[in-house]
Amino acid sequence: MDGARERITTNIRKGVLEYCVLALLSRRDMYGLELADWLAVRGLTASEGSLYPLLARMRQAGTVQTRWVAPEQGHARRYYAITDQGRAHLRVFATVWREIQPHVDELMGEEG
Amino acid sequence: MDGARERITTNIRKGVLEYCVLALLSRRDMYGLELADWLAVRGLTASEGSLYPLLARMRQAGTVQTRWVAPEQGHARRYYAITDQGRAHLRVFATVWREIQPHVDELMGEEG
DNA sequence: CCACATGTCTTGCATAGCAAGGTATCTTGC
DNA sequence: GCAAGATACCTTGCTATGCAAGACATGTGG
Repeated sequence: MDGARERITTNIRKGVLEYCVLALLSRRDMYGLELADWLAVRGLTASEGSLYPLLARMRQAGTVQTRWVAPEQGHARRYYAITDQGRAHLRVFATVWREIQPHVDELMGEEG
Repeated sequence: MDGARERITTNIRKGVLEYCVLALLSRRDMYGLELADWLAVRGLTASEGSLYPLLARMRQAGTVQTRWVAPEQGHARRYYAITDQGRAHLRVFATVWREIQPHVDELMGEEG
C-alpha cells in the first residue's frame, strides 16, 4: 500500500482548512492549539505544521486578528478572532462549496 | 474585489478533480475534451490546462489506460478507461470524502 | 533541578490547478 | 484548391499550500 489515502486527505484539506478555521472563529475566539486539536480530531488537519503558517497568512490578509491572553495558570496564548473581511470570505466559500459539493456527492454516491 | 472566489474554487478543485475524473470513467470511457466539457459545465475545472497534465499523471500512475479511436468523421481521439487500480483509488477517495464532507457541511451550514 | 506538557513558530519540500501558448487535422465556404 | 475556423491533443512556467520535522520558551510536578 502506498500513501494514497494520505495524499487524498491532504489535497482535500488544501481546499477547506482555511474556511473551517474561519467558520470555527465565527462561533467563538480560539487559540492555536485549541483550533489544531478541534480540527485534528475531525480529520481536517494533520498537525500544527499546517495550521500556524495558515494563521499567519490569514492575519496578514486581514481575515483574522489576534490578542495575547495570559491566564492565571498555564501558558500565555494567542487568541484568534474573525474580522468582517473574514466573514465576507467565509460567505464566498460557503457559496462555492454549495455549488461544487453536490456534484462530487453525486459522483461518489455510486461508489460503495 | 480581489480574486478571492477564483482562489477558493481552485483550491477546492485541487482535492477532488482527479477523483471526479475516475468516477466519470467508471461510468463509461471518455476522451479528453469530452471530460473537460463535462467538468467545466459543473464548475469542477477551469480549462484543459489542468486536465491534460492530470490525465498524463494518472496514466503514468496506472489508474487509467488509453486507446486511440479514429471515427469515420472528425478527429482521432484518445479515449480514457479506468483500471482496477483506479477503481481502488476511487473507493478510498469516496471513503475519505464521506468522513470529511459532513464536518465541512456542518461548519458551513450556519453560514447564510 | 530535571523531565514533561503546553504553547508558539520556522524551514524546506512536494504537489497540482491553470493561464497562455503551441501543433496538427478535419470541415466548410468560396 | 485554399483560407478560416472548429476540433483535438499537449506543454511551459508560475504560484499556492499542507505538512513532517524541528526549534524554542515557559510552566508544572516529583
